[in-house]
Amino acid sequence: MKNECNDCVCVLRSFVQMKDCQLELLDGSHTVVQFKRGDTIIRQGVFSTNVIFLRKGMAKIHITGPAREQIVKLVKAPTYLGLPTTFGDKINQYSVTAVTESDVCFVDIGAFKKLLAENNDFSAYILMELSKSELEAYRRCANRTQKQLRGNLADVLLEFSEHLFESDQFTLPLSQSDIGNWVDAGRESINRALAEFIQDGIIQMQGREVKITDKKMLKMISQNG
Amino acid sequence: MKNECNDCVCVLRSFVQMKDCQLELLDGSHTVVQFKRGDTIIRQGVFSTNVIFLRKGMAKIHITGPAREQIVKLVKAPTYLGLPTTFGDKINQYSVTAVTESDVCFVDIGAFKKLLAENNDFSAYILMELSKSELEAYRRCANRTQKQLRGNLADVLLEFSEHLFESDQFTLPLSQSDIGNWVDAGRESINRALAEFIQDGIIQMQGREVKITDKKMLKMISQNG
DNA sequence: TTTATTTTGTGAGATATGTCACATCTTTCT
DNA sequence: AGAAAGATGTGACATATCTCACAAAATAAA
Repeated sequence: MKNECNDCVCVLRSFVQMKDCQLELLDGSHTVVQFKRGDTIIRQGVFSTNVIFLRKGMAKIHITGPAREQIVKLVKAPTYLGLPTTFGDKINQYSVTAVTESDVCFVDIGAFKKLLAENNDFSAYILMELSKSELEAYRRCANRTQKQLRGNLADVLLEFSEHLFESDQFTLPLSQSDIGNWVDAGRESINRALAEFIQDGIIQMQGREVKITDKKMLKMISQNG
Repeated sequence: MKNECNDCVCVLRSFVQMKDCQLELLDGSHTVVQFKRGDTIIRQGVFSTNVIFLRKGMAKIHITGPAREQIVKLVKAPTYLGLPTTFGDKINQYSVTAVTESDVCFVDIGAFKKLLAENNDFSAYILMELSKSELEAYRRCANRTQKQLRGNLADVLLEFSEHLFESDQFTLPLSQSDIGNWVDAGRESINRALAEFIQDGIIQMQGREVKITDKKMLKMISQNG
């Protein structure tokens, strides 16, 4: 019988050598579930008993702020979801929602912790992941708060193009009001700014299909706008 | 000869049992340095070779943003400084500056990593610390960006009073323009808002000496303002 | 002590963005 | 298919905050 975890991105991604018994442990304590666009993968405020790995798809991480829902970041597979919740707090401190069809692997937290304790390379890897995302969070926040609308919107478009879809042409997986919740702006302002970008020949849009036609300018705006 | 690390807060704080040999390893690879108010403890962009622990005092963590220096948070001893840099990146991704006289312990990164590998409880503790601060970063950012000036300023005052100094009376360790860099506001706006708080009988001030006289109202403003 | 430098206090005007209002257009559900 | 819900476009106006400008205090340096 073949061990499913053997070739799984969750495991491969860490570049860590796993013993057979460790792989078996994983294999015996995980479940894979499919989510549709808009489905909640992790719900803020709910007790968490699993480590969660996004195997396929894209998801938004969002948190309930004092006035409205705040999108913290968008992530794409393969990646862990809710890693900090696993160690920092039993209760989920944020929500994760699928923005495309996604495959998600739920790993029992006990098995995961056992693995961490046994395999030092693996725990070093997790340590590094956590560290990186904390540093990223600091940087992201500083950027968001210091730039104004056009700059932030440019960042979002570049994020889609360079990291998430790795293409100059893509379909926006978020509504304009979601983008607003991401960059701290009203839905109307996003709409107007997008219209400006189109007017200025920086992007083309039909529906949610976006094509970046002047990336240089977009990067300029990201820096100075 | 007494082992200095034996009673050190760095070690005690983790509530983790250390073996004698581990304590000796630590003892042989650390240096304690005093910093004065305003001194740079960690400088962004510089190569990092130490894990750093704040033993006494208070420090601000700040990062160079696109337009200006952004204060991420204030921390007080005992706490680690630059933990995410240690694992996530060799280059410091942010600066840390003492805001009061501080004692800082520099631990060799190699020794620290060895300790992590040997002592699972310790590495679990560090994992938890990292997780907590990431979650905190998300929350902080959502709060900052969604509240307006008065709400954010109220938060800052409450942070001083409830977490940093644990008293309703304290001396501001930051200038008004620093506070501005913390909550994303201009120095003048901070000044005006403080004047309002005084006018409204919420706080009293003489120089940088602050006394909170109406904490209830301050919390109200923090929530709704 | 005297001289710089940094902080604080305050006014007036400019502006980016929020808010409300309403008309499409799309997608989803029954 | 038809109805209901949600997403987008666009105008007019309000407003919180920034920016510039300049003076007084306080702190640090010489």
